[in-house]
Amino acid sequence: MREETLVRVLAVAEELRYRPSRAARSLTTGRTGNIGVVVPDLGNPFFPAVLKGAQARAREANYSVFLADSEENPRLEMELVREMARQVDGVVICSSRLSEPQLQQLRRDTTLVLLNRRVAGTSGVLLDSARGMRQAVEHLAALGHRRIGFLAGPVHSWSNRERRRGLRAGARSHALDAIELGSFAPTFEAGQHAADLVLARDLTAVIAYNDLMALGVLSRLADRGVVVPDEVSVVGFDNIPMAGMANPHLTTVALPLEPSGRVAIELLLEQLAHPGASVHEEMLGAQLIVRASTGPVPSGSATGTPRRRAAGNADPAIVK
Amino acid sequence: MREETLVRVLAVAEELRYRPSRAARSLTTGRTGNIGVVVPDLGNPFFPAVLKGAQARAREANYSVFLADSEENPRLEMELVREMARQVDGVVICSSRLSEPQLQQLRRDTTLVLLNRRVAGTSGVLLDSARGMRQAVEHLAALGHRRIGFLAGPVHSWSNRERRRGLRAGARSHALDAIELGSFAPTFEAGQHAADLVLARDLTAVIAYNDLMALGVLSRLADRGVVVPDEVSVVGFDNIPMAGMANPHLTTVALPLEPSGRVAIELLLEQLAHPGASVHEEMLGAQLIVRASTGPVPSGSATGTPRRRAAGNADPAIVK
DNA sequence: ATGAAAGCGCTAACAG
DNA sequence: CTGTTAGCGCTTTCAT
Repeated sequence: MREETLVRVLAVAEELRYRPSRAARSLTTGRTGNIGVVVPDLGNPFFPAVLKGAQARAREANYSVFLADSEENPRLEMELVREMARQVDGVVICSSRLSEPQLQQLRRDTTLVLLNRRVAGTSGVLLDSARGMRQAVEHLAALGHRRIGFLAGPVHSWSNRERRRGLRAGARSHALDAIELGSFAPTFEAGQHAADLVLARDLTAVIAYNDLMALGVLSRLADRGVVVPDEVSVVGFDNIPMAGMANPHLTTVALPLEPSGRVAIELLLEQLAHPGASVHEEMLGAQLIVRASTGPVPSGSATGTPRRRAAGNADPAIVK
Repeated sequence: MREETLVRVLAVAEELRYRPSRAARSLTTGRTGNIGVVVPDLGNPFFPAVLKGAQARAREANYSVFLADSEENPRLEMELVREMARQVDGVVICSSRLSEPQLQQLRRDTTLVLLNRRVAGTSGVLLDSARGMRQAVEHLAALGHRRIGFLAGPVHSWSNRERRRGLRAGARSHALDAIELGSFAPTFEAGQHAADLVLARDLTAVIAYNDLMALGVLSRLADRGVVVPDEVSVVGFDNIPMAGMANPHLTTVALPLEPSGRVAIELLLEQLAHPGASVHEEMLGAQLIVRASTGPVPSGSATGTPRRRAAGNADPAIVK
C-alpha cells in the first residue's frame, strides 16, 4: 500500500488507542504469550528472589507471567497448575511438593519446567545442594567439629534429599558424625524449636535446611545464652537476600536464586520454540559464604565431648 | 434434558479432558478473570508480603493474577500497566512511582486500585504512616531523645511524604528537633551509607524510611563500634517478615502488609462489580513494635549534647 | 500484490 | 425450556 496510507492508518490507530486483543489473538494462534510460575510460599524469601529473575527474563522475551502461591499444599499446587495450563504456554514450578506421578500427569496439560526438582522427561533447573553441603561439612570439619547436626526440611523436597546426600558424603569423607534431626517446616519458628534439640544432643555445629531455620536457631541460641560461634556454629542454605544483614554469625551456602529463575524461563522458552527438542537440565553451582564471626570452636567441644549432658551412646540418627 | 444424557455428557467431557478456553470466553464476555499486580521491586520484602495477600484473595474470588516488577522505573511501570490492561479486568499498583497525571492516564486503560497512594477518583488502600510516625516520635521522645534523624525514602512515594508529615507533627508536639536526611533508596545499602551521616550529625535516634534501611544503619553502626541502643536508637518501618528475626535491636512501625494486599483486591472486585460505584479508600492502621533491647539513652546524649563533634548551629535540615 | 472470507471456542440472544 | 445462530477480534488461507 501507499506510504501515505500506512502513515494515516497508523495515526488513526494511535488516535483511537487501538490495542490488539490478546484473547482474540491467542484464540487463532493457539499461543497466549503467558507463562505461569508456581511457588510454595511467597513468605519464604527464596521464592521472591527466584521470581524476580523469572519475571525479568520472561518480560525480555515479551511474555507476561501469572503467579500463584500453593501454600505448601500439594492439592492446591495441582489445581493451580491445571488452572494456569488453560491460559499459559507453559509453567515453571518451583520446589514442587508433588509426587513424580502427579508431575507426569501435569505434563499432559502444559509444558513444564521444574526448578529444584529432577523428573525424567522434564526440563529443570537444579541448584547444586549436594556440593554446597559437602563444602559446608568440609568447612565445619576444618574448624574441628566432630559431631554435626542437620535440621532437615520438607520431606518431598528434592533439595532436602540432595542436602542429606551431601551431608552423608561429607561426613564419610571427613570421618565425622552427622546427626539428622527433623524434618521441620522451612521456617524461622521451626528453627527456634530445633535449636533446643541441637543443645539437647550436645552438638557443636548445626547445618539448617535453609537460612530461615538457621536464623531461628541463632535467635533461640541467643535467648538461651549460648555463644555463637564459640559454643555452636550455625550454617544455613540459600543465602536469601536478608540473610547476611540479618545476622553476621550466619555462615551460609549461597545459591544463585535470581539466575535460577532466569534460567528456568530460558529452558521453558527453548521447549516452546522446539516442542520436540530434547529435555535439558541445568545445574547451577553453590558457594559457601563464611562471615567474619565464624571462628574455631573451643578444643573441648571440638573433640565432641558432651558439654551439657551425656549423649546416649546408641544414637539412631547418627549417619556415619 | 434427561438425567442420563447429562451424566454421559459430563463423563465424556471428563474423558476428553475438556477445559473451556478462557481466551474464547473472555472474547465474548469481555471479562478475563485476571487481575494484574505491579510492584516496584520484588527484592524488597514489603512487596512479596503484600503480594501474598493479594494473590490469596484474588484466588478466593476465582481470579488469576499477573505479576510485574517495575524495577522502580516509572517508564517501565507505565508500560507494564498498559500491557496488562489488555488482558486483565483491573490492576493493583503498589507504591506507584508515577505522577498523578500519569496515573489518571492509566485509568482510561483499565480499572485501577492503588496501594500506598492517594489519587482523586481512584480507589486505594492506605497504610497509616503518619500516625505510625507520630507513635515512633512519641516513643523516642519518651526515651529522652531531643534530636531525631529521619532517613527519607523515594521522593515520589506517598508513604515517604506521609512519614515526613507525621515526623513534623510529632516533632512539634514533643518540642524536639527532627533532622531530615536523604532521600535515599529504600535499601539496606543506603542505610549503611546513611548511618555515617547520622553519626556525623550527632543524633541519638534515627528513624529510617523502612526496615531495610534501618537494618543497614544497625549493621554499619555495629561495624563502627557504636552501641545500640545505648548510644543510638534505631526505628524502622513496615515490620517486614524478617525484620524482627534479623535484628532484635530494631524497633519498628508495623504495617499490615498481607491484609493490605487482600483489601486492595477487595476494592478492585467491588469496582468491577459496580462499575459506576463510588470510589473507596481504606486506611489501615500502624502499630509500633518495641523490641526488648530498646532501652533509654544515656542522659548525656538525651539532652542532645553533641558527642562526637560540634554540630553547626544553623542546620538547614532541622524541621522544627 | 491486495482484499475477502473462514473459523478459532465460546456466550448471548434468539427462535422453536 | 431446549436448540440454533450470530459474532466477539483476531490470523490464516484462499481468491482476485
